[in-house]
Amino acid sequence: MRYKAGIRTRDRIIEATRGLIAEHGLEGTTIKGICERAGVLPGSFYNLFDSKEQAVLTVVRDAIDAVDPDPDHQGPDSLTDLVNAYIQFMTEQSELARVYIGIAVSGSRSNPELRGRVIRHHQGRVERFASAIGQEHPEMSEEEAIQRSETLVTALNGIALHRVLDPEFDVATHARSLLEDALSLA
Amino acid sequence: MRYKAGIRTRDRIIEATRGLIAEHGLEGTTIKGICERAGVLPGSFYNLFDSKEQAVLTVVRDAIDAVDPDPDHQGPDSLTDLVNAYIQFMTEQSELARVYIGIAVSGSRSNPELRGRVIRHHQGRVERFASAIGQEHPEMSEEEAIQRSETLVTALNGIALHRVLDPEFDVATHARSLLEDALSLA
DNA sequence: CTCTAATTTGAGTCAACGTTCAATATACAC
DNA sequence: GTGTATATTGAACGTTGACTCAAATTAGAG
Repeated sequence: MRYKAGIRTRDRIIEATRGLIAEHGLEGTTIKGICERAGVLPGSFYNLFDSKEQAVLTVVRDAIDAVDPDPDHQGPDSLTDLVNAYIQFMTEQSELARVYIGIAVSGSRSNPELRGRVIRHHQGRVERFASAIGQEHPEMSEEEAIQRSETLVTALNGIALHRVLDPEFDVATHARSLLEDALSLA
Repeated sequence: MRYKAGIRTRDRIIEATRGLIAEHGLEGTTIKGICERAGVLPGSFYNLFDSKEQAVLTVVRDAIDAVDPDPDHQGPDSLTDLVNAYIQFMTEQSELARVYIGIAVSGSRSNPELRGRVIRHHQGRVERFASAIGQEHPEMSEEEAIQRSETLVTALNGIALHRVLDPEFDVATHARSLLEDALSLA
């Protein structure tokens, strides 16, 4: 059904698409640009993808998946684990992190599909963080845990957002600072 | 030099541009869209603006200016004042807040002028917050105050970012939560 | 080796973008 | 009221975007 050459080309296209979205954002990413970077002509792109959107969605899916570690793991993560995982994501997969933040803002305004995806993913994250908070503060009401989780998750996204502007930004220190503040309450 | 009619038209164009950037982002804002919304034809737009970029920059300038209250005021604001001002900005000027966040991400990637503007503004904000933190914690080193300020400012931007996705998001509660956590340390 | 399906080519389509301009209409200083 | 600077019109331009397709090439199962 698919030759090796096609699979390799597909990989190069995805890679090029990811790089361009990270560098120039969604709207700054063109078929021409993708094809040049991947060493491919438009016809070849459309032999493997139905549309630009399909390639973009593939990259976005990867980015969203990369945010959360160990998705099957139903067991209890500690809040520290979750924050450390996000730090790792931002620093070690900075290309996907840029994609993730870029999509959250620009993508979700034009594309309802993306918007839904981002919002659903955020809700899942908030629940996971809330569950960790609940474990560490059993006396806390579930409602308050969710509230605090929302604050922490959005604040962490703020850090990721700033890193898009300033690649030197010290993500780890600031994320841990937020974590400490969040932990150090009764 | 300029008739009343021209000034009114200019205002309508700026208003239309602001609304479109808030709704559809920078790249989703077209001359055609602006002109339709403002009840104007392209020729009229270009009688008053040299380019689309000029109109956009005007709106962005407004958005950036609106983030910080009372810019001349050299006196000491408390941290609570600063956070409340940002809450007010996000809730009462939500259109400009959307512009501000949208620019920070998508605009600054394509347009170096915008990028510089956003980064400079951010630095100014961090210094202002750091000065407030310093006043409330005289024992704290300046370095640490700046560090904490950076954390708080980016975290607040994270809240603004999430509001772009979910207009119902309770900005005030979460911002105050961050403030409390930031205040409640030695 | 052969035959077919997958891949690649690259010119070409169409729509939308920002922008221009000569013509026409309107405002307002004198 | 007249004259001139300003405002508005709307068709047109060149460019670039996503996407198509028939023809040529290549991969690899039998």
